[in-house]
Amino acid sequence: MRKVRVRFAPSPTGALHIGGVRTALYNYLFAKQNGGDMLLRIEDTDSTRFVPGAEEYILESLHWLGIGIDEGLRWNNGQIEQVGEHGPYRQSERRAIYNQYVKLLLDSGKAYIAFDTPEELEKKRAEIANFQYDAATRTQMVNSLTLSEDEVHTRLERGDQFVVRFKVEPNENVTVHDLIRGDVTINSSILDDKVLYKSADDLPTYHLANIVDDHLMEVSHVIRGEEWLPSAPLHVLLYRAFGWEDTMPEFAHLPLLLKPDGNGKLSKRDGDRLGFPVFPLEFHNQKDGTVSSGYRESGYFPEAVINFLALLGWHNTGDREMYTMDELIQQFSLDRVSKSGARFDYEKGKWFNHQYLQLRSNEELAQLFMPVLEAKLGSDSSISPWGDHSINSSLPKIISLVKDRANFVSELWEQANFFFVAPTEYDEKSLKKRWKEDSPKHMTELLELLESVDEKDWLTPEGKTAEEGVLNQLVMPWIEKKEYGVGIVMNAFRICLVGAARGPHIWSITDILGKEETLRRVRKALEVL
RNA sequence: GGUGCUAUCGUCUAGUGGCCUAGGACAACGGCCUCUCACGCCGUAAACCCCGGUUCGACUCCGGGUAGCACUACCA
Repeated sequence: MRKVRVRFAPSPTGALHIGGVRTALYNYLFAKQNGGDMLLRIEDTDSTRFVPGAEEYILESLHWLGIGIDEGLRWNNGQIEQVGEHGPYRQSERRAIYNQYVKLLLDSGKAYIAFDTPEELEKKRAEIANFQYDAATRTQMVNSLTLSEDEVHTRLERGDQFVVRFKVEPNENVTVHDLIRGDVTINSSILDDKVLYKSADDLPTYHLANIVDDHLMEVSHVIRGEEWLPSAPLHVLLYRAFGWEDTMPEFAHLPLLLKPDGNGKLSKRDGDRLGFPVFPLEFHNQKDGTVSSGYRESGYFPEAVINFLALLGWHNTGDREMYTMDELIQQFSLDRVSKSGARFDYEKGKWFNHQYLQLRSNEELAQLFMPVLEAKLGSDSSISPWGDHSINSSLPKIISLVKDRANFVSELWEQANFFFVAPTEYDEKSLKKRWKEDSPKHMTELLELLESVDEKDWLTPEGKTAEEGVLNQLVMPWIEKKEYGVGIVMNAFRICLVGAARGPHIWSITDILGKEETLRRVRKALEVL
């Protein structure tokens, strides 16, 4: 059994699509589970589609997600580093290698040179329905099969542009064994004579580069998207043409990620249209100037993205849904990958983030929340606007009160803003429902009552519940005695402190605000309302 | 059009011939908890694409339809 070596081989044509992330993840899980290597190779054989910054973006994304690279290109402290013995790992830097193998195919008659220009081919396709450059048509085209040797030489000498095409022998059944789908057989006649090399940029196409690199890099398993399944037989033919069939990698073609609604595969436009990111990180496209949102900037935890993506196309036996990366590495298996495409369900993604947010400690969330707070309150947000105690010390407490209602760190602000900023206006719906005719009277009396509480008795004592605190012990009997109704009084009180009918338990709020600020807010409400 | 792949609740899926009156999760809806909003808990609604065949017995196996998806470039 040879060593497991898999590769993720993205094209630097833009941001790394979330489907690509999943492909990378499955490769990584498979490699790690089998004690193998995960390689990263950049497939930049289309010079016209190259987008500056895309390579850095891809590597940084994988790093953020915790998808480690053993060999090839990887992110290291903001720098790209190259590791491994099989480099270079950028296809544009491997020209000499490909040229050598193109020549091999040419010399053995398994490929030929074609001079047809793109324009001529386009014309041909327009004229003849379903035109395909293959065994049936290549004899009518301009290539080294139809031209004399001298003519070919002349053309090459004078620098005519050409391509090298793979000579596909017709009417042969080719079977690809797929680890997910089983045997897939096609007839070679439906294949066209694929372009393997283009002289215009002295670069191979995907098909040739992919086979040569996977062979040279000793890749044992090719795990890639389903869109490659139709060309897999061609790849098998190429391995045969090179005489590499005995070390040919095993194939596994992953189901596609589909649009949340409608038909077709998930695209960047769906994210824009439906309001969710389709890229791991925010991407500033230097080529067209567009900016695309990312999961990281939207407040996702990498482990949530990983867990969510892992389950989009793979599912263990049983009902479990929460997995750490290490657990995924242990549990993952290709034969439990679904065969059918998975619709992308953004709501489920949010749920995963909610789960992981609950798992984080209050202290850690406080750290993560600080930048949000500073953005809202200004840089001196380490001092609370109303008092003498620092936000830093009460922040974990505040977070513990509101985190179960947040999906993202950024949502903590919506849930907890009233702790930091006294209400200046009061929610109309809440007022209508909860601010009664008698409320001003109730609040005036409550104010008196609370003023009588000694500052040192204000806070709920350590280890006691809010119900056992001095405030509750004082207020509840008072309400009962006056027969005002707990709901009536408490909701009005809540509106004074929060500005709306929402938020955590009222005595938790008074604990954080302290006596002075609590009373100030009640007085303010009495003035305004 | 051609070729290939696929097909269980709205969505992700469990299910590998009897454990299925089809299980879980997201979303939806209802209830409980409760000073509010959430969370949580409990519950409701919701699916085996169709037609044949094999079998004592099919969601599961086979065939044929149908539908969806992918590919069909000097893009990957």
